[in-house]
Amino acid sequence: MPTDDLDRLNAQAAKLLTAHAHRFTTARQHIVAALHEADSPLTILQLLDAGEGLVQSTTYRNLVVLEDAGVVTRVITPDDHARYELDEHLTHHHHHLICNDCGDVKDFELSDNLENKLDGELQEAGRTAGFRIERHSLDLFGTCKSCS
Amino acid sequence: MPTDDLDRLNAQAAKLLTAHAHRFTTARQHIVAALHEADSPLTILQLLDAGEGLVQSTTYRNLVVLEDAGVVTRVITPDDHARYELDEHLTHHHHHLICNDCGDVKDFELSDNLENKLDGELQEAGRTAGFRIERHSLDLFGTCKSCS
DNA sequence: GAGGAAAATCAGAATGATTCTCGATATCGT
DNA sequence: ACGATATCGAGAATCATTCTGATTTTCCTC
Repeated sequence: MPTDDLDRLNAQAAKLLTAHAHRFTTARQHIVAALHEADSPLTILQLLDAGEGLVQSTTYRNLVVLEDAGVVTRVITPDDHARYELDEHLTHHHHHLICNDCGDVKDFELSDNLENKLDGELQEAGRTAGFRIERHSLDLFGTCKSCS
Repeated sequence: MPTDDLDRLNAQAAKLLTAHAHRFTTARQHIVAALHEADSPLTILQLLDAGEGLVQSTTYRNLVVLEDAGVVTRVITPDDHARYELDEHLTHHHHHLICNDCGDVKDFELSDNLENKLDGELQEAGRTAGFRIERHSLDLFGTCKSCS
């Protein structure tokens, strides 16, 4: 996680927020920085701990703004704590490994070849069902090393 | 959704519950019947409406029991209403199309060929990350016909 | 670089899906 | 039929998330 990356992220985030008539305040910068340092999606609590001077109510609101602007993405997991990560447009397409026991989330990627095949069939499935597809999510559930 | 199916489901559900030291009460039968009739995952509210004489607090508790026994599965969606469907062991492996607007969920399947290739890579990804994989979920997000 | 308008912040209150409590009821094995 | 245990129902409690209202910061214009 080199600093260059954070600079690039900040520039992209600022651009996205501006395009949506929002400001890239220091609180929002701290959120982006914390998500960047973490190598996996964070719960609100983890984010509040990791980020500098983050206040709960403001952070909830800022995450809504950041998600709306396309800077962050809410990751859906079975436990009832929302998790957030930087949007794939700012990082790269990936999937999640979710531990059934501790709830922890790790990233992984498919081979380009399989990912392409998958995309083709998914578009087809969407067409058949009358859906306009925006994205897909592929998650693995199991038990992580430390929980087994 | 022929009646034969429901008979088979009831037999399987009874077996699973018994194996877990639970009873297949009429309330639980009504839940299974309602989920069987619906062709997609139901929210608690939809389930209470669809099922015969279902009480909220009892239904929540019964869904936990049924999930523990492997009769039903909780479907994870972005909106904050839990959804449930019959477990894949009692039906068949499938995936979900989720509407970003109305939250509705539809089922679809991949070709066996692709599903097998996918399984292979996913096992591999789990091994690499030190996860023991139990299942995967593949969901499509987009806009359904009635919302576009 | 001062003034004003709009956006953002903070602390605490409100919301709402889900879970828990507890007394009453139904079910199983003997 | 009897006792032990599972289940039920109604309402209270929990807790992540959202909202509120007053205050502060930021940006734009002159």
